Amino acid sequence: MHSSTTENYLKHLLLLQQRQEDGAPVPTGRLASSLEITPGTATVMVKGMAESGLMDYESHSGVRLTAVGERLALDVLRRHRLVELFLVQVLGLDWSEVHEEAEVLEHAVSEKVLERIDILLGRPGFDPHGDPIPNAAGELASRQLARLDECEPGQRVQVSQVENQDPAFLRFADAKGLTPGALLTILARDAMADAITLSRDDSAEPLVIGTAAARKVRVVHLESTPQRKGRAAGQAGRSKRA
Amino acid sequence: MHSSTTENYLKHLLLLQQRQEDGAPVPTGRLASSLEITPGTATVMVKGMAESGLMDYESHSGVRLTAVGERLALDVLRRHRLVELFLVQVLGLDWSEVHEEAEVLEHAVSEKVLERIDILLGRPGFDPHGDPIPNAAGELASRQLARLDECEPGQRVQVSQVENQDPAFLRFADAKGLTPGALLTILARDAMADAITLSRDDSAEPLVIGTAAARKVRVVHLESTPQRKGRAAGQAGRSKRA
DNA sequence: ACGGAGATTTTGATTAATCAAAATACTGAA
DNA sequence: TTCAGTATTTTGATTAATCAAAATCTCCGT
Repeated sequence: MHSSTTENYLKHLLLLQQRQEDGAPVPTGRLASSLEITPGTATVMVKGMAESGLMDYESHSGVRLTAVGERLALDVLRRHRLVELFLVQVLGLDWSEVHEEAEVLEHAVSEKVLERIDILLGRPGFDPHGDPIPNAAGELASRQLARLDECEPGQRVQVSQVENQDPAFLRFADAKGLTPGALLTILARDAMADAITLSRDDSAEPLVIGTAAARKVRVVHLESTPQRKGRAAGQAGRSKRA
Repeated sequence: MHSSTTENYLKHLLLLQQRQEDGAPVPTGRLASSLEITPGTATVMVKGMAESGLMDYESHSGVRLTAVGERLALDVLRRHRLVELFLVQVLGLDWSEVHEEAEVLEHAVSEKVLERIDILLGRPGFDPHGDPIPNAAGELASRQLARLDECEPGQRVQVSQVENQDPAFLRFADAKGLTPGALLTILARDAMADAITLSRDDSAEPLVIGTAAARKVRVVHLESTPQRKGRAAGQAGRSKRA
């Protein structure tokens, strides 16, 4: 029905819209660079998809998903994120490599297969990076997340999301224990050094990371009493490969 | 590297070659109808793939895989059949529906993911329909199989393969218990009625099926002593959906 | 209000895969 | 051997997706 090309346009536009937060239309140029194609191509394709009712497009102003387009985009996103979690949980791939795999598989898994995966995983709410997985109706859970680089010394937080598909960064985060579910205490923040110091509940070693890296880590605030507890509700666990 | 189109050409040609048995080249028209495309398209594509060293092509005579092409075709076949088995064993899909799914997924699963699936399934030798799965080196197990329609009354056989991707037929076979692993005794063969009568070890009901249907079922002969035993060695079991 | 700078759109070409239909080549029967 | 019938190949067109580069628009700063 829809080519993987159009699915990619829909998915990228959805992600860009979510990032923007304000309901402003996305310039075709942004979409083009997100898809790594030339601006002219994006314009042409967008006009076609607007014709088909998937997007609203206003020349020189930008593009926005219609209700229909957004629904389809959420389907693609659901496929992508469920597949990512499946690859980690069931096939034991490393979370740093599943994004690439899912980029391809998201266009190949049928509704039927996806439903089986969804059941097998227990209808999870979040993918291995902590991104919310749209349910079959296209709804996604939303959470109040803070950026790790903005946390104050003394605060206790739990890692909820790591925003970055770069495998090298994900391997780094994994090595440092900065994966969804990890419990941290902020020890210090040094604006001059552009760094933040924190300790992991399950490690004696304090950890120092730069602000730029910390910015990619999203957390939820906990009551400051350090107490051992299970994973946050709804949080899809990250199981390290066997 | 290779488009799913070229992968399909390779796979279909391999299957046609295997069916032919003699090493004769496959006419482009046969390939075309197997791929459900027009003959002209097949000719054009085949010439291109011959250019790339994947096939040997002689005008008006036919086409044959080169060693390189055959290796690639075996890879595709391996992906297809491993995925089929995975869908049945792990995700619990019905064997009548996995062929269609695998037609798409075979072009999307990476070597890495495939290796995980292979390990998870225990490096199986046969797919849910009893077709052999090439191993990572491209080798496939071969067996001496007889056609059920040619078995003699009194013989005891075990179903090894059901040759037909038609979902309706597969559902029929499943309903009648004619799935790989099933143990049967041939009761009678009636040329006039064009039918064969047999009994399943695990069922009291004798079963009568037409020759055309029986032809699609491949079996191995057993010592005629009816004895309870496990699945044949190397035979991938068919687990019904939960 | 004007003029650039930078973004956006348009245009013309390209590639892969396909079809339809015309042209051509085999093959077997008389 | 010849020719008719069938299979194959060739040719010209089409569609989806893309790029490069030329044309055009917008908007900001003076």
